[in-house]
Amino acid sequence: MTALLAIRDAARLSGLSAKMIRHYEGIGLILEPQRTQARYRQYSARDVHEMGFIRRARDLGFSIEDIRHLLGLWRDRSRGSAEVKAIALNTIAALDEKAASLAAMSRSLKRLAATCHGDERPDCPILDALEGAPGDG
Amino acid sequence: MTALLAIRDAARLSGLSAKMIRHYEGIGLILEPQRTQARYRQYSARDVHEMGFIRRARDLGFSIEDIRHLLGLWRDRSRGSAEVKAIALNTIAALDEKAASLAAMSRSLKRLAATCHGDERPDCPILDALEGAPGDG
DNA sequence: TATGGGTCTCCCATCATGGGAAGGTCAAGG
DNA sequence: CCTTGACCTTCCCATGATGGGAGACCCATA
Repeated sequence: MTALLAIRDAARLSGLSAKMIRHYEGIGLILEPQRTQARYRQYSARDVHEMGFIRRARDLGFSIEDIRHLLGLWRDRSRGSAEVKAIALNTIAALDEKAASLAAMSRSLKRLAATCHGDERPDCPILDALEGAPGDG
Repeated sequence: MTALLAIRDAARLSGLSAKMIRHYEGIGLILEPQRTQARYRQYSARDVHEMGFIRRARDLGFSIEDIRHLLGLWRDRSRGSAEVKAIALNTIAALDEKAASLAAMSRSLKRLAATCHGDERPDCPILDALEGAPGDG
């Protein structure tokens, strides 16, 4: 039971790509698995479980270093939840900051696009703004 | 007047870094400038103007390829504004999509963090979710 | 002329991910 | 037994924007 899985099956079950699994192993995020005599990687259900953890963490926007940290906390049954929550709050702040930055760019661009007639005439407030026109910066 | 500028001064005036200026030249975004006999790059006010265009476009979230395209349109006095506006609208859509994705991650994480007491107790809904608990996906 | 600072090119690193080449392995079928 | 096709291995390169640094060169000023 719980036969060992080839990398392709571990990838399919965890939602990571085989490329990513090898990469995460290379940077020490995933432990080196057993190998067959032909050096094929073999993963246990536990390994795949850990890969799922990593994928979900990535989906939530955690950085690799945060995930490294979270994995350590996950394995440590005696840790308090304070540190985990602190990492999550940090990540939330980083995500919000990035989202706000993108939204600000989008807003500026929308303002410019709204006043650009977008036809065959050459005058264009978008290019004017890029040119450095002192208009509505 | 309008003496030629060394790369450092072009960088200062345009808001790009000297590294970036060389890089943009390497990828063909910026034309190769004049050189002194010692092969030092020398930029005209016009060159710096173009660098400013590039920096502002980047600040607005345009991709390098979009900027390449916009520069061509900018130089072409006879082009209509339709194409420029189309590029802008595309970029707006891409920015909004990225921002929405980050915001969604942030929202999920906030929901999890809200129910994590964040103290010395080990139970933690954040880790539970990463573990793959079938709770609130 | 010596010194400090600017510049040159080239290489490497980030971050996450994919593509691809060259070669080894394995299972199934002829 | 051998071929075929699918899979695996490692290694290198690319993205996109940017920085860091090495080693060599140039120039102005004290």
